Amino acid sequence: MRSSDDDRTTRARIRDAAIVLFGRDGFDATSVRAVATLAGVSPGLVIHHFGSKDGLRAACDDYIVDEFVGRKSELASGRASALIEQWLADVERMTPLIDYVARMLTSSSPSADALFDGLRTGTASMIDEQVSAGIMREPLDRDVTALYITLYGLVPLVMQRQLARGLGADRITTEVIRRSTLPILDLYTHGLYADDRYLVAAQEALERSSGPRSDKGENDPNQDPDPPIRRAS
Amino acid sequence: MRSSDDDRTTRARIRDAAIVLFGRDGFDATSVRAVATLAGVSPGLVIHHFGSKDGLRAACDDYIVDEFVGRKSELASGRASALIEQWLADVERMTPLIDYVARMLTSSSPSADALFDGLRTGTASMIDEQVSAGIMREPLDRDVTALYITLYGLVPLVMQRQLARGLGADRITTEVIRRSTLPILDLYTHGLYADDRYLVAAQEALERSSGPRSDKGENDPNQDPDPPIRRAS
DNA sequence: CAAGATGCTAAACGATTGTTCAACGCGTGT
DNA sequence: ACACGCGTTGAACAATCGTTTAGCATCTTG
Repeated sequence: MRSSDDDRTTRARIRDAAIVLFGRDGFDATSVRAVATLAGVSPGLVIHHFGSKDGLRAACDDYIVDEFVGRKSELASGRASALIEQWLADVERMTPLIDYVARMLTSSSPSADALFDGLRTGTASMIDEQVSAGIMREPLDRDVTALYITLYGLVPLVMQRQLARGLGADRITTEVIRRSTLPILDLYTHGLYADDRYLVAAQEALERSSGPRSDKGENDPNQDPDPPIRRAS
Repeated sequence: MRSSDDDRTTRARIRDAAIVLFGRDGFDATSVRAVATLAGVSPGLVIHHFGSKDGLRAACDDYIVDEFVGRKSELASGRASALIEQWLADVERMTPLIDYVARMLTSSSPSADALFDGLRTGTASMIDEQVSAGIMREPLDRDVTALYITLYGLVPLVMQRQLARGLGADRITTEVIRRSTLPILDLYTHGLYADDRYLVAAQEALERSSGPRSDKGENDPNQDPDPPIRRAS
């Protein structure tokens, strides 16, 4: 109930400034002084509020996690991708958050692991729902499929630069998302291959090499997630 | 033709040490002294050979690019994913390279752009071949599909930690790749949905909102690359 | 009004950073 | 034998880093 200074509390201003800079330039490339300047405070105050630079990072991580995943209701009740939809809906405003989350997911922090696990279980339960509703066919392996669907859903965040560049934009815009929607939905609906010759070939190859499984699998020809071409001609 | 000292030239030893550390810890978190120590030389020699730390990074980038994309023959002649297959075939030895490439792709450097463009055009020509060979059906949008197939193929590199964790491993191993092969091939063969209701719904929604296209697209409900559920109940 | 806690700043500290510089060893050519 | 260029080192540089400290202002509490 305190008199709202300008906008929000000083501690929150520092945290938000840190999220912007950590997301844009990375944690190591961002100095405490830069955060302090952007927040309009002195460097010492940053340490006073968060103990250390790592403490500031931890506070940012926690904030991100329970601001966007702590909405357990939306998340656990089916829709992991709904979250990402919301983020991408008004990209302009969410850009700092998106950048920060993207950096989290490619780093190795417990917070990033928790965030990803939340998204993954959400996607898994969504798949369960849709399969039992008859909307989705039964995948070959529900767990692994849910894992990859989650990973693929995060591609627009983690590799946003290459995605935007590939579509002739300089950053993720609503136009980029618009142009992506149908091709991806087409891929998820009809698949990519005309028949299942690659699938059965890989199945046979894996079964053939699963018995005498040497720990160095340099001789089994099909361990690739992408189409093996290897035609006999 | 020079007498092979121990292994390779000093300049190459420094470059390889830098690739290991840049890939493992990141560019900003790696000091010139750390590179020098790992290479067994003095810090001054690193600068003497590469001019500056940024020069060292540029040399590493160039080396990576034309070591793995400069094989234009393999790449341009169809198989972008063949490259990634090779990398993942003996993961253990390629780990430093994989880490470095993963960091490149999520950074914003011209070298990373060149590398990605090479992979993308390779994937695109592979799709062209397979479509005209009747192996692959005609995608809804060849260019955008090729872009996303390329991005998806890089997921095991860029998000290797979450992928490995999701499969109960602590790093990318041949076992992780083996367990991934069939589910992904299944997804690319049969798709995910039982019918095309989402696809046509998204098509109609996009056509409906494409006319009075406001620059803030906050009201069009379907801009998501992931399945919109939005059922009326 | 006195007293103490709180938010905050300015200045400074030691450590580490990227980089420079003078010097040394050592083959090679003259 | 002498000079020179090249690869290399170790010490030193200024700059910047995260963090500490002393102190000021403001507000609350008794």
